[in-house]
Amino acid sequence: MKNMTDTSSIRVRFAPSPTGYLHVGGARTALFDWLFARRYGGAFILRIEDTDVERSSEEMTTGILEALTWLGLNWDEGPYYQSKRLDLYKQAGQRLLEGGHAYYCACPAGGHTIACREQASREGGGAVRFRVPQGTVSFKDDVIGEISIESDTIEDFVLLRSDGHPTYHLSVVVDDIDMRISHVIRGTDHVSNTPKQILLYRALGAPLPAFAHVPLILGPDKTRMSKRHGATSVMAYQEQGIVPEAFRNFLALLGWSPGTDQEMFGDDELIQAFSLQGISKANAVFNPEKLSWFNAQYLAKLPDHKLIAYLKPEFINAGLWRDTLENEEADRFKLLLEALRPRSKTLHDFVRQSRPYLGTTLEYDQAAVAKVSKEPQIREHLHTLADRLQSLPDFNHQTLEAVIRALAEELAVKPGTLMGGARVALTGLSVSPGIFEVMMILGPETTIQRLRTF
RNA sequence: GGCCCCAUCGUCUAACGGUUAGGACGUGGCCCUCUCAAGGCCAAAAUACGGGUUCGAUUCCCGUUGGGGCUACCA
Repeated sequence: MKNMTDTSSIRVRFAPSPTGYLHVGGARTALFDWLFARRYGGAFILRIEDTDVERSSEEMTTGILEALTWLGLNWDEGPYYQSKRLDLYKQAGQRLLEGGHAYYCACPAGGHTIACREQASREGGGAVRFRVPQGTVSFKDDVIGEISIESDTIEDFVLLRSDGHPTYHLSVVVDDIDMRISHVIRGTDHVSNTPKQILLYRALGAPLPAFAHVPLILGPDKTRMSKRHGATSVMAYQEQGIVPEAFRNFLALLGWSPGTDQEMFGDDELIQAFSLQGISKANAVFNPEKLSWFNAQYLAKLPDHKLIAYLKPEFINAGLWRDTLENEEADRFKLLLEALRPRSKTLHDFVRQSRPYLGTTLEYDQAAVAKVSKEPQIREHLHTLADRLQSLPDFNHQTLEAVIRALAEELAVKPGTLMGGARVALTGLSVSPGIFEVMMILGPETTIQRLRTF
């Protein structure tokens, strides 16, 4: 076994196949790879496994890169493309052939029998198969523990297809050796593949890396995540208004635990806390409600400039953006954001709730108007309120509250009645942030004007 | 079917032979309160089952059941 105490030799890779978009399971694996590399000062390498020309596409590769970037998982090397390294695999296949570890097989696809080994040749056509040796293959997985299997349960698998393209097992092993990968961290769907690959390492005379297989992420119905579960693509979460910080924090805690009760993790904290020992052996069910909670937590705490950066495209999309929001109107815009933070679970919630404050015209919810109109003199009262505000020298929370409470007492109505009326007059709705916040967001001019015209 | 792996509240998980089995999401209640949220407090909620080993099992071993993965000239 190689000595892994020298952390400068830590090299991990994320090796997606561009036959689909980056799904949550892949993202979580990538996150663990990245975390492990960062934790030990190693290298995080990105490799695109596009040896299946039929099913791979460039758009998918682009999408995967985009998703990793969105998640903030920056790579140190790559992306390497297996489709550009075909010679390497052929050479390895040739070496295996020459060493007697492999043979040509002309059986029709799917029709291979062990008898084929007998006529095995080092030349000729067809696919190249690995000659699986007798014996027990065992290895220590860093998360699962000791695993062993009899090699006679493994078929002589294909190394090189008839067309000369390598299959997965050959290309991973060749690349992991060539790229000096020290730790293979990947999904548990690969544990059954590991013995085959170990046999290949041996046949190629290369030292073994450490293996760590992380459990799968299941959909809410406890079956494997798939399109049926709706949003399984990482980018679908961006579209839903999820912020990458939240998604990453949520993902980190799916199948991994720091061993403490801490749940909110900043980047550096997460890197420091991460270890293979904390990875669970059992599959985890994806819990959308918890993701939503994480998102709300982050939306509440994100620094203004980051929040605004995420929000800007959304506002532009909704036709609510104007550059003054970052300049002349910056103060009241930030006031609006503060008011909306605890009321938003997604980025869309900000936009949806911003209309009454950023829109030029106000739409009244008729039910809200009707409810407030039960107080017969509410309009007169609100007009009086407008007059009082007109002469208010200082427009802040304290002075506004003082004016409203004093007026309510004077008019012999409950303060809530006045506030409720003002809410509808100012926002058109029966729900909003605190009424004084609303007034400050709107500013004296708009506040007074809307009260008067109600 | 064969082989491999897994199993604590509904969900994510803590416990690494001795705890009233802890935390979080969600759920219910209360508080706060100008509405809605957020926030605070409280509550209900789990060791799959059966055998061992042990003074003592969530924890170690075996079996059962359940779940997942692999079994392609996919990755």
